[in-house]
Amino acid sequence: MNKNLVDLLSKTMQTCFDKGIFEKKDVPSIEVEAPKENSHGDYATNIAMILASILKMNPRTIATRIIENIEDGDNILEKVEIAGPGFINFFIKDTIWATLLAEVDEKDDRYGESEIGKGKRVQVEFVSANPTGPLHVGHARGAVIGDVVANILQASGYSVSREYYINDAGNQMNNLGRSVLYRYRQLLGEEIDYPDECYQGHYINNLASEILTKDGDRHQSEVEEEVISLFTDYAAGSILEGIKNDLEAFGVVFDCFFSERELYKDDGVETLLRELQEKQYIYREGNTLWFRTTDFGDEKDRVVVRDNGEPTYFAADIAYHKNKYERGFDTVIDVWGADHHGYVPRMYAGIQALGKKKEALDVILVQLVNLLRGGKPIAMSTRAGEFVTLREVVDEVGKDAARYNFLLRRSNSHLDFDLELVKEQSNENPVYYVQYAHARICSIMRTAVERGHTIPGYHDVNPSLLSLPEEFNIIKAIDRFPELIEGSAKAGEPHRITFYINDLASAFHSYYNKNRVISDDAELTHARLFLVKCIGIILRNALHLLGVSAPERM
RNA sequence: GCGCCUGUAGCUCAGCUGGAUAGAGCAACGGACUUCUAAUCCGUAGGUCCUUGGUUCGAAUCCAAGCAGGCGUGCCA
Repeated sequence: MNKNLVDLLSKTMQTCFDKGIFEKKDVPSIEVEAPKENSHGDYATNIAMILASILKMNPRTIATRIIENIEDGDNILEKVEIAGPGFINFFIKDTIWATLLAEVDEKDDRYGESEIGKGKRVQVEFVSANPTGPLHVGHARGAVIGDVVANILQASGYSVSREYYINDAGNQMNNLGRSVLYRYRQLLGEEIDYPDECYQGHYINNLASEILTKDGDRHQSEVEEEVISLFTDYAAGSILEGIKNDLEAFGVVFDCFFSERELYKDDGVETLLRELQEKQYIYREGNTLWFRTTDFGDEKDRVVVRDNGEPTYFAADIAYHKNKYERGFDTVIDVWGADHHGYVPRMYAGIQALGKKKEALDVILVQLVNLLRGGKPIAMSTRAGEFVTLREVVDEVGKDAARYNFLLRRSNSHLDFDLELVKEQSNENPVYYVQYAHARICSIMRTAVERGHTIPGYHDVNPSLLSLPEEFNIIKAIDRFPELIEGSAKAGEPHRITFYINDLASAFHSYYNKNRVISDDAELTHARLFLVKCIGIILRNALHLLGVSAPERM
């Protein structure tokens, strides 16, 4: 409906220009929104006030001219009013509302999808945790946000690829292998002073004993420098396997795992450095190579090759992003922990040096999670190996509750995640509120069928029987769903969906308590069954986008 | 020191990119189950949108300064 009105208004503006009522000027994009106040109509636009300064006319005069020239061909408008400083308020005919549901019925599980992406290729890179230990809760929020952003983009007509970048080339990997090796030797009875900088978690011991079972004691006598890579490879592979399993249990599946090592194997970093040098973004100080990121607004230049000749992580990361674009992605989205925010300007510098526009990269920063139990913070230390793993959380609270609760806030804001609350199956837990609405709708459908009704489609009902104000409001909300998904896709903000379905579920619960869906009046029953069915479709589609199940019974 | 983020009801947070009288959940109080699922609903109460200026028809939203909290500020990843 919103779009219809925008179209109507742009045609009207055209008419006004053609007739010479307004001097021809560039018109800013017309926006129509639903006012909070019912007396302000069903929809309103501020276009007259925007045009006031451009056309140098009184906004109320502009509004009057616009209204005079509206051609309501489809006959949807009850009345149009000018209010306040120059708002144009639209009142839609009551009979129009129910007709909007035809589209929901027709598109069914595809309702909410759009083509705004026009098939553009987008890559969403997220999680990308080092394979030096299992995923913990801190990774979980980024995992869900990345996954859902990808879902939303896919529904909006983008061609989406989900990618996990494996940092398996750095110093830390060597450290991992060493850690396992020392534990292995300890298991064989050697006295070893286990270094502080080695990984402390118990999973290291497990990996060590796995190797012991597999290979016996034959690595004990081998030279550390020679055998360490074997331990590294085994540990990284095994940990990565675990990470994949944990993610899958969390409902997150990647299209691609990209290894940093591959980048070096293909000389990706070398090639990149040459390119930057040719483009004169590099200067040398002794053995150190600096990238002049300040050319692109970074606050200081950054080292890409260290004094010892080794490229920095940053260099590899630019090469990695170059590789992404070479694989044909138009836009690349990076989901990072907010503690990496200082990294953002230099990454933008990196891609701009490659000749990409800033718009080709979008960084979504995810704030850290405050893990609580019963209101008390849970202390975590990755170094000391004391942390709550993603797997533990999913096992304890369930996939649905875990995911939903991570989507309850804007990514940018801090999130308290209280295991007791998230686990609780009560009104404190929003996920069940929404799921319950869906289950309830399914229950109504079952009862209706038991009583001999068939579940109606749009053409089986008399739309004019949906005439209550709360029914209009529900339809209005349903009608807004596709726009909501579009907005959510453009902004990369999945939380909008959780807020929306919470409102819709609330409207439904309220409606349910006030009105009977199934009654003696067969025609009315069918109309309401149809409305309720449409609500169910929205809830199901939305939950699906969030990767949360829509149960038929609870 | 510098940079980024945050500051909205007692608590946790929305606020659709500048719109009309700022919203929701929780907590508090009072009500509704012989009816299609009470994991629900209805009602009451709750505000210096951190402060001060600026931009304009109009600011929680934009700009500047300040205050408070978080994070960052490696030739670590």
